[in-house]
Amino acid sequence: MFKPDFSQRILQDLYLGNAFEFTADCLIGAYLCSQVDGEFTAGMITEAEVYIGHSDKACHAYPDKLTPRTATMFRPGGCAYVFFIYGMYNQFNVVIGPEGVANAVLIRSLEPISGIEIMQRRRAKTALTDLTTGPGKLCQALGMNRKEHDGVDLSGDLVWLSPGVKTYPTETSKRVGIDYAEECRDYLWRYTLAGNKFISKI
DNA sequence: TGAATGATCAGCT
DNA sequence: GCTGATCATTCAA
Repeated sequence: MFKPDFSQRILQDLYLGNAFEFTADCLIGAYLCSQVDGEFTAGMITEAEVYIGHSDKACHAYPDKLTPRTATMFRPGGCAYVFFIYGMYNQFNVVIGPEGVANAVLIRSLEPISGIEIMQRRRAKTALTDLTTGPGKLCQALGMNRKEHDGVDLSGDLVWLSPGVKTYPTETSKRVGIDYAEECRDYLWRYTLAGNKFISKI
């Protein structure tokens, strides 16, 4: 698969003053690829959410809170922030923005593209719509976890991004599972690919 | 609807 | 250093 330095482009967007909404939008329809234990898997990103460390109460790093867990988010954009939650699940984020700014895009859903048999084995599921439609699921399907993948450079050859050809517009909605975030819960920072069935929730 | 399950971290000593 | 509430979820029912 074509592999340009897409992560650097994400960084550039920020330095050029493009809003984080734009960065999240350009991830929709892009490809997320992984090569774990010599096995290649890839999916098209269909759903993503923005988290902003400085001002967003739903973000782990709010308010600019640097802890061992959130340290990865403060790194320069273009690397992975993978964390472990609920005692069993990993979640994958793309770190965006310059160093010292804790912004990230949580990847919530993919459409499986390549390595589907590998995903089925890792997930112990066969239905295509049950492989990568959820942040915990897609980490399992792509073989990603905090221990091995937190902080990895997304222009490397372990986990990386490739631009896609977007054929449908992006829709926005409220983010999922952040009821505690007070006024921030209503921000329309969830981005989905219109008309795509590989979405975690309606 | 609720149980599973463990890392995380604020708030304490 | 210890404690316990909390959690960007999933699955079985």
